[in-house]
Amino acid sequence: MLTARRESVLNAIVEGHIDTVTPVGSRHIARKWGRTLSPATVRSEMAALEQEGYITRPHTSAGGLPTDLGYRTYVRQFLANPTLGPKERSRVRQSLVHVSMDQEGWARSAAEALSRLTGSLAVTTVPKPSQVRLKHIELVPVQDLMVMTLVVLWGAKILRQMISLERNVPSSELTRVSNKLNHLFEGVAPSDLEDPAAELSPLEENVVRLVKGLMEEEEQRDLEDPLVEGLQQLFEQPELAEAEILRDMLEILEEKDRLKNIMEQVHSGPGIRVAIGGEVRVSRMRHFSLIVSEYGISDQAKGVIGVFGPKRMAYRHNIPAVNYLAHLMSDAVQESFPR
Amino acid sequence: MLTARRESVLNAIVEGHIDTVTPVGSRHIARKWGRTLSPATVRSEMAALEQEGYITRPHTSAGGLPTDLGYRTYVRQFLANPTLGPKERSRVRQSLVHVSMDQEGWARSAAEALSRLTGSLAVTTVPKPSQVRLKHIELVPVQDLMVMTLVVLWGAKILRQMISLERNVPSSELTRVSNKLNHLFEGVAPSDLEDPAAELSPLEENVVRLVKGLMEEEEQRDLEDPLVEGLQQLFEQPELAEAEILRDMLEILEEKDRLKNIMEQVHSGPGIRVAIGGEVRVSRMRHFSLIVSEYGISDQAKGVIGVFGPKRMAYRHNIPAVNYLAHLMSDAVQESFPR
DNA sequence: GGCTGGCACTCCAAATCTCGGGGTGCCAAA
DNA sequence: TTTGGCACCCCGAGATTTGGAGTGCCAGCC
Repeated sequence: MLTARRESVLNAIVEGHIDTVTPVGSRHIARKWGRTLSPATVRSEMAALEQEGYITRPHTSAGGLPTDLGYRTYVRQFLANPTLGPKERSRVRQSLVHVSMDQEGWARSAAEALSRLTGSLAVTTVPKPSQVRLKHIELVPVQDLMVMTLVVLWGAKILRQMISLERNVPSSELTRVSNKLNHLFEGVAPSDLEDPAAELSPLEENVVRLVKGLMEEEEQRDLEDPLVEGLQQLFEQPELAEAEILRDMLEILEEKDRLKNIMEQVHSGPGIRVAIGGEVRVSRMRHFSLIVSEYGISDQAKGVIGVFGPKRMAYRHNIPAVNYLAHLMSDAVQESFPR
Repeated sequence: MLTARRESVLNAIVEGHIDTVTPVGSRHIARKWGRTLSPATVRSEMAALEQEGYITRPHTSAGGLPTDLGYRTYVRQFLANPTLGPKERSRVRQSLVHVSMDQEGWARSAAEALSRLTGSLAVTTVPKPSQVRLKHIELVPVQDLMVMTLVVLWGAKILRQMISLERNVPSSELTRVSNKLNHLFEGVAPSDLEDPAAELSPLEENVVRLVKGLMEEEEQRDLEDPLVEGLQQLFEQPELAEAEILRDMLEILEEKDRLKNIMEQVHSGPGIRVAIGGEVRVSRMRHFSLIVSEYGISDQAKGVIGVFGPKRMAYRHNIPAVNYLAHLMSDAVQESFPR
């Protein structure tokens, strides 16, 4: 049973470990509290905490280290009301100058700000509209028999793909085709992309099929690919002296799909989420934590922003930071999407 | 003076070091040659090599390690006639299936092949046409007062930028504008992008100025941003157990600009180039080497492909590999650019 | 009953020491 | 010019020591 005092001991252990990296012993805790409790008492509480699975010890007669469960209960208290201090808020707002940027530049600058603010690695995805709708098709001749199909979707997302033709098609014909298709299909979802009423030439059919394929693919994807900012910062972390751990980290970050996969597992709906070490079923995450929050407007467009770092990260500070930036991003999405 | 025998000793030292990682001693060399020379003799040659700066010793009474100069003279012999074995050639050709890929997919698959072939990290840039010419402009309304300008250049490179308008412009007007501009300026270089004869509306002027800016920026750049493939492979290398060195590597690779900068320093013209450790004035490269070759057709389009790894890499094998892939890429460029 | 001081005991991490092997340099002889 | 021989160097891997931080438990005190 987690009494109030026992929980303070747990808090002290987690925070102690966060700033000393080493296991933390009963005496440290007692001293921090200025003699209100003796080490021996703390020790018995620690024994209980170990018993109940909140901490482990690297070996008999060593201080305590938080387990994933320990971190989890520690973190819980910050999830309730994550507000960032006012000076930090204004610092962030200042560094976020998105003059005439596209969404990517935007997401990137938010990630930069978050990374600076937390001294850790930040990760974002560009907001992705929940509806995949056609804005515009353009066929650009690139060389004989090769045409680039450009597809612009709602939200300014661009898809492209080469087509090779069997016969030479004059460029005037291509503009005619794209005009026609734009006219027919503007604003349409991929499922409505074939209109049996419309009479289509073989070339036109071809293009429509391609566009449909691309759009369906886009529809599958839940998030855009994540942008990563501030890798440097993590190198300072002492846990990464362990080559093993460093490698795990790089393997997570290198393969965008892996990272995205993890983010998708963690995020699942609005609000701020934390995944601590082994809580997510990916062995390489064992030593790391991820704080993420969805941002945007549901049914309109959403993305994700977060912080990635060693389990031993400054949750107390990082959770509000992520939360604040998620809100800023939501505001920005609000402004930029037609209501 | 580098006599023939002394050079063989140097070769043996370099290769010995490449596959044992440790300093190599006189006895090893003598044994490898099956008693044609005694260790003592080899030792005197080694003394000379050290004297002349081809090798160093980590401490008195230790084997020899090649210096940058040592590697350089070792490498020289492979630059003359770098041909890859026939089975490897066919293996590469098989793994290079670029069915209907765009240039990026292409460059990526070449990098993958190279990475697999060399068991090392491969880096490429997408071919960049030497002339920046306008292929097509498209204005896509994204929301009220926001328009995305899409610019397609020769070689299917796409640039884009948001414009914000002062007044609401109907989409028919936007198509009219883009049609007009395409008509006026198709195939034009950025310097010819203002035609005083043409009467342009303020909006049109605005767009032209933007496009010109983008194209000029594009013109400045010598290479496209490098793609990196096979980071994993490098982790096997024993030198990266050193946290220090690993970090240098990551800092080079993380910042695309840094890597690009190094590649630009090294490549400088057609043919295959090798930069060994400190030869390039970037301190983080101290422990690494880079083999690069330009590919493509000069005055038409060119890119760069190469291998990055620890100084202690298999030059004998990697140089021909890079060379072969550069040739394949050149062929591909040849085919794909209209003559 | 909960808290505390004290004591014996454990374990790790850093410092020191030892020792064997691989290596050199030099010399005298072939 | 090459070679065998010899004395010597130096690193790296264990083995050993030692000090400190920490625990568990117990008996006494509030």
